[in-house]
Parts: sequence; C-alpha cells; structure tokens
Amino acid sequence: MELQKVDGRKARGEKKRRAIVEATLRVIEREGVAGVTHRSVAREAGVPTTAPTYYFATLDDLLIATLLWSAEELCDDMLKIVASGGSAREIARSLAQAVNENRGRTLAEYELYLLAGRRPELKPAARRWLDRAVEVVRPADPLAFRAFLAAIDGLLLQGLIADVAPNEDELEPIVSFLIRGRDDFTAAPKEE
Amino acid sequence: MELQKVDGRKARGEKKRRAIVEATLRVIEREGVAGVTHRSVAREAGVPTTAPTYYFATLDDLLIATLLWSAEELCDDMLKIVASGGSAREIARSLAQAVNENRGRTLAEYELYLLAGRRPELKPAARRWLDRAVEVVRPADPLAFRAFLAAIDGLLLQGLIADVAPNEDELEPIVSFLIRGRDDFTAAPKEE
DNA sequence: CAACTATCTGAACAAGTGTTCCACAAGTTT
DNA sequence: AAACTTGTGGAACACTTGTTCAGATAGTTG
Repeated sequence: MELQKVDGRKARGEKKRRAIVEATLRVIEREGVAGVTHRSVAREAGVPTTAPTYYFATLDDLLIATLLWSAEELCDDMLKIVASGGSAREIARSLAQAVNENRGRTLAEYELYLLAGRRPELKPAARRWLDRAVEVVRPADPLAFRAFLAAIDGLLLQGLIADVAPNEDELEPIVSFLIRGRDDFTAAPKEE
Repeated sequence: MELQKVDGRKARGEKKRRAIVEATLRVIEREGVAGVTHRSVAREAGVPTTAPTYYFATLDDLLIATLLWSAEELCDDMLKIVASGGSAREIARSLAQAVNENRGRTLAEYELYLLAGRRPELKPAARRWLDRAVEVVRPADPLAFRAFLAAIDGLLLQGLIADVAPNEDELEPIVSFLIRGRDDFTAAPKEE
C-alpha cells in the first residue's frame, strides 16, 4: 500500500477537472459550442472564472477534451442503437429517444461531427462509433451495413430538424425497410 | 417605362447587400458559423466595417439571411444528387464531389442543419430539399425513399469526417445497394 | 443649380472575451 | 514545525466583439 498513497490534492483536482468537463458538455447541449466560454462553463460548474484556465491551457483544449470525452458516451449510445436487441422496433425506439428525450445530447454529437470536419484531430473520435459498430457486428455484407449506418446518421439528423421530432412508430417501418436482408450483415455477430 | 424608373442608389444598395450575403457564405464555408463577425464579413466583402450593420439590423439577421439564401442553392445541389440521371454511378459521383471539391459548401450545409436544430425559424429552410425531393420524385414507396434520403445525409456527413474523403468508386457500390429496388420509388418520376 | 433624400462610413463605446498574474490557502513531506 | 508542492480565486490586461451615431457622400428631383 505504500506506493498507492494518493495525494488528496490531486484527487480533488482530478475530480474538479471532470466536473468542469461535464459542465462544458451541459453547456454544449444547451447552447451549442458557440456558448462555451470560460465564464459560462465556470458558472455552470460553480467554480471561479479562472478554474477552467487552470486545468486547461486554453479554451480550445477544454473544448476538445470535452468532445473527446463525450465521444466515448456517444459511442456507447450509438452502439446501443445499432445492436439494441436487434429488432427494428428496438432500434426505432432508441432513435426516437435520441431525437426527443436526449435531443440535447444528440445535437451535441453533431456539433462534434461538424467540428471534426474542420479539425482533423477530432476525426478519430467522431467516427469511433462507426469503427466500433463494424467491429462488434462483424457484418458479412459490409456494404449493406455501411448503408445502414449512414441511414442512422441521416435519420437522426433529419429528426432534429423536423417540425416535430418523429416517434418510435414513425421510425419503425423505415428501420424495418433498412434491415430487410438483415441476415446479410448480422450473419456473424460477435460479443466482445 | 415611367413607373419602371429605378433609383440608382437603391439598385447599388441591393447589389451590395447581396455581395455581403455572398461574402458571409464564403466565410462560413471557410471557417464555419463561428467565424462570422461583422468585421470578418466586411473584410471578405471589401466593404467598411459598418456596412453589414447598415444592411442587416443585427448580426443574427445577416446569418439567418445568408443561410436561408444558401439553402436555395443547397436544395438545387441535393436535388441534382437525388435525381442526377438516376444511375448509381452518377449519384455516387455527385456525392464524391460534395465531400471533395465542394467540401466547404457541404460543411456549410450541415452548419445550417445544426443551427436549425436550435432555431426553429431555420427548420423549413433546412429540410426544404427533402420536401422538394419527394415532390419531384413522387416515390411509389415513400418508406424506401425516406431511407434513401437519410442515407444520403449520412454518407455525406460520414464522408466529411473520414480520414480521406471517399471517392466515386468507393461510394458507387453503397449507392447501388441503396437503390436496389429503385423501381419502388422511381416508379412515377415527374419533371416539374 | 439648389433642395432633398437615400446611402454610406469612420470614430467611438460599452460589453464580453481569453488569459495572465500573484497572493494565499490547503495538503504533503521531511 | 518548516519547506515544499499543488490547488484557488480575485483583480486586471489587452483585445475583439456588436452596435450607435453624427456627419459626409452620392443620386434624384424641382
């Protein structure tokens, strides 16, 4: 146990650091990347104005750290959609949830996409869920699967700009159509 | 011709107004919505700093005017993709162009999408091309067509965050897969 | 040419920004 | 307890932002 003695200061610091990142994500969900400033984040996190600067060299670092971190969660969410039990119903339900209850988070994800379009360093994080989906599902027909993944992004995106976000029942038949011939790519599923 | 006498001043004004909007779009393509300021737009358009404020009450108005205007062009681009001759090859070529040569413009479109997600007033403009596509193609199987449209958005978006943007040859088989059973929705095409 | 009007613009301002700096508090080690 | 490291936060800075405004300019009309 001698080596495991942790510095209480660093422990608290790391905790605060995480709190700041989480606050940043909340700001992004609520107001978009544009709303992220040292002050808005500090206010959201309940810390002094200079705290974010202390933990992150620059505002950009904070933004990138937040998006990289959120990408992990988003990856999980997306995999849950892609491999959620498998039935069209369940996939449709997950999609409906993403554009309704989790609207803010879904918007945040596409903020990440867009930023990745302009900042190469974010690209791997943005497309992580795509790579992981292929790894997990191991589709026999990669083409069909890529089309399916593309359609998911499209459905979410279009769901966000609809007058009223689509619900489970509206999405189900479309998903159903997309995974007709589902055996093509779920022939060799694989848990890891 | 008496009534048609135009005020030369107003004419020039309207021209300048358009020039400012076009400059704004260029800024968005290059740096994203975040890069749009009165000053950056003015610099791009080669007009004094206060010109944009003169023509648009607020910066937000300028941004919205630009996105609404660009939506028209984007709508045309998208329709060209959806109804480009019809072969998978041609659709794939249009898609490849969008994520390569026209990368900036495509990014701008998704900036519009994202902003529309947070500003209801932009929603109609953002999904205009979807509505128009349905009008023009008049698909017999709307479900299949909606899936196809969703996949297009997904392919473009994912093309933007790829390490190297996909080319025509990579996209063609995916598109091909998507429009197998194409007769389903192109049964009753319609020029307008 | 003079009166008028619409268009234009440079200077200026208040507000908000990222970031620096420094004194100090808290925790750890010797 | 003394020396140290790490975390903390308020004040202040240089800078950019959106917007205002008074006056200049240019086009139209009598």
